Amino acid sequence: MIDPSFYQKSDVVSIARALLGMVLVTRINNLITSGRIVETEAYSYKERGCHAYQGKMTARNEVMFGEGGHAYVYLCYGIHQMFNVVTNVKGKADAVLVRALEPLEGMEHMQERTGVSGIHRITSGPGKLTRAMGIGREHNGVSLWSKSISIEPGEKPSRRLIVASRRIGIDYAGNDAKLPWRFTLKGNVWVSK
DNA sequence: TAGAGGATTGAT
DNA sequence: TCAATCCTCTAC
Repeated sequence: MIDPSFYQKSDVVSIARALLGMVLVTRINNLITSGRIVETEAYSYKERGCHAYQGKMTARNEVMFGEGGHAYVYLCYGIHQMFNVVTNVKGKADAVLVRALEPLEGMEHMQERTGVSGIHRITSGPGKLTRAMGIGREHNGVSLWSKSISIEPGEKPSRRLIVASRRIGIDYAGNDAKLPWRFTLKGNVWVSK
């Protein structure tokens, strides 16, 4: 497992970058699935793209205010569940959205859950990877070293393979939407389009 | 308590 | 480009 102190640092952007290459594992309904993280986005309570902007706590984002190393799962557009890694210390609501995975184990379970046969399309997007991995809002607040969901060390990508770009779908955030806080692996076919 | 809108996706 | 779909948040 990853040491909890990894998640509890204050620089959420560095954590978003460091999560690339690590492995997300779920053990749900006795089915094991895992995938290498290839795309992330950082969110900080200091900027407008974040649900906890200016430290505003609501029923939905409450777990973001807990200590780093827990899962923040919420429903978007009434249809899709999004999986985030809570970072920083208690009271500082930062999080990293996991946007795409490269499947490692349990590909057959992912296909069963999603009905998607196109292999490169199963986990290439935040709403799709949660469905493939069996993650739902019932996992909101669980720790990332629990039985059902965990993050394990992986093959660390070389620094020159990491590409920074603008985050997706947060035009309402004004200038903060321009922050280069989305990280992908260069040329990786599993990244969302 | 009503109304608007969203850290997306897939089809047109 | 557009609808699906429902929870969350804000304003009244």
